[in-house]
Amino acid sequence: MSTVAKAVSLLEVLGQGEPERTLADLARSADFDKATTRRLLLALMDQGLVEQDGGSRLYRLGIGVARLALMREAQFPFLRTAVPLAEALAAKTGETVHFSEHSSRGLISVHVVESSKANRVAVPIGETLPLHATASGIAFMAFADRRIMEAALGARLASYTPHTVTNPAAIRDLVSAARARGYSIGAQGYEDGVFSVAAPILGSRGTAVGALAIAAPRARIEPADTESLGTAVVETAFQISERLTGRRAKIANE
Amino acid sequence: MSTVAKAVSLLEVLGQGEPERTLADLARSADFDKATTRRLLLALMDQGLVEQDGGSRLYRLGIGVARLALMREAQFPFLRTAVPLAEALAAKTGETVHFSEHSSRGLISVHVVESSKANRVAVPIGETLPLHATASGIAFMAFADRRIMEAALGARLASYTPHTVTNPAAIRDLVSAARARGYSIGAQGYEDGVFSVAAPILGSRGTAVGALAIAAPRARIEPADTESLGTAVVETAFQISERLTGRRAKIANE
DNA sequence: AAATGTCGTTTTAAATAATGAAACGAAAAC
DNA sequence: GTTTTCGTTTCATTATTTAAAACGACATTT
Repeated sequence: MSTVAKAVSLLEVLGQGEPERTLADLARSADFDKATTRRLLLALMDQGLVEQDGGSRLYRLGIGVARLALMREAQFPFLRTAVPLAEALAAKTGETVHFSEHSSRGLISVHVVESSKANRVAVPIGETLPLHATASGIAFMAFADRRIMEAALGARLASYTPHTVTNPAAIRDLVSAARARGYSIGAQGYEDGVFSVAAPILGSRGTAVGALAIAAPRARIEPADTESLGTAVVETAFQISERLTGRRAKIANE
Repeated sequence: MSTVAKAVSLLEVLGQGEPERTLADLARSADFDKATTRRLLLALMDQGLVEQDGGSRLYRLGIGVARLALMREAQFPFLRTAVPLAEALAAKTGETVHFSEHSSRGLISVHVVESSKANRVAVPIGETLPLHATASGIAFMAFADRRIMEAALGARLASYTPHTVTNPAAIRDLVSAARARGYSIGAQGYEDGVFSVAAPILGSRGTAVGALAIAAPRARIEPADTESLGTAVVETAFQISERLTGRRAKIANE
């Protein structure tokens, strides 16, 4: 494990759980030696990515991480672009809307707009979404570089609910259908009782960089709703893609 | 230079300049060997802090930095708390409002609400504000741990405009006056033609963790305005402090 | 067409940084 | 009053990091 990987792991540990943690606690959580953890924390503090409360000696994520995120947003305005459009979609449909971005860690959910209804679907941010078991994942694979799907289907496919599809051939069918339709349909493959539709967010080369999804409690959705929700999610996802790339979204032909 | 420091420097380099950069370009900017730069980038990519455009091989900051920032905001809602209040202050006064947070890198400006007027003061985010030459810095020192002021005055004090005060004794007077008054007054010490007032944002131990400032073109400000702007900035800064700590803001007596 | 420059990438021995066990006093818990 | 846990420092061992060199693949220039 490289030193860089260790340092970032430590940041992730800091980001989880309690807002402020002790050195010994962090060392235990990250499974590093106490001295190593301390050295990493000092280095990260020096860079402003970690802060320490002067009196209590507790550590927390520093303003530096916000600074990096602000710099990224200035260069690649993913959140600034997508959030207002996602909010509009949530208002229009009345359901929870969330979007994700693909990275080497997989498809990461980066923002959620929760439905105002009492019975709503909660989606944690920062979570890695399994490509084969979520509407977002299927929509993403349908419009991403083909190698991503091949890699995903080559690995062991975990089952999350009794409804999860784990047969590679069946997943290929779902992906093909999503590509033909423009959006994917997720029926309780990841969480029981959750129905969702998702559409790809396209990057400048016409391949998917993420996905936009609407998630609703199964009980509230009539079969007839699927198409209207699907159309709505595709429309908003295209708007996000257009604003992101500065030009008309165009699907790459694989 | 530790490996962690190098990796973070690379992130900072990535955050500056063009949104997407080549390996050779980054190696030059960061002044690392090409092979070293590549290894660091690969490690950072693995952690999602850096992304690479599949086709063009260009690098950019990854979604991981946004993820860390979201985790920090969930634990320590600095931006979520301060932004709406800063916006209200900007609306009320009609001038640019910005706030900063202190870290080991100094006082970093983290958000700016620009005045709607044509003639307005622009403040870049992510910038390190010199403690001795800005209203924010003076207000911060007046209510921070005394050692911070001593450290700042011990270093060489740069001059940014003909009006910059660089005499340590004179700066001590400014700080004392700010502490007595509750807010500091900056008169073109950092940028020519810019007048500003600032008040501290207090943390849970009653010492300053940052500063809130109003910045306006010199020409627009009458001497009589100073007090009303000062009172307004103090009021909003106290509100931010209260919401941040969850209790009534209380100034630590040094 | 040939030559030159730049790109990303891989390899290597040498240099350097990271590691973790041990020990410390201080503080906290028992 | 005792024991545990805390943060911190030290240091020989170990592992990683480093940077020069060489590579083929492109682009650009001659």
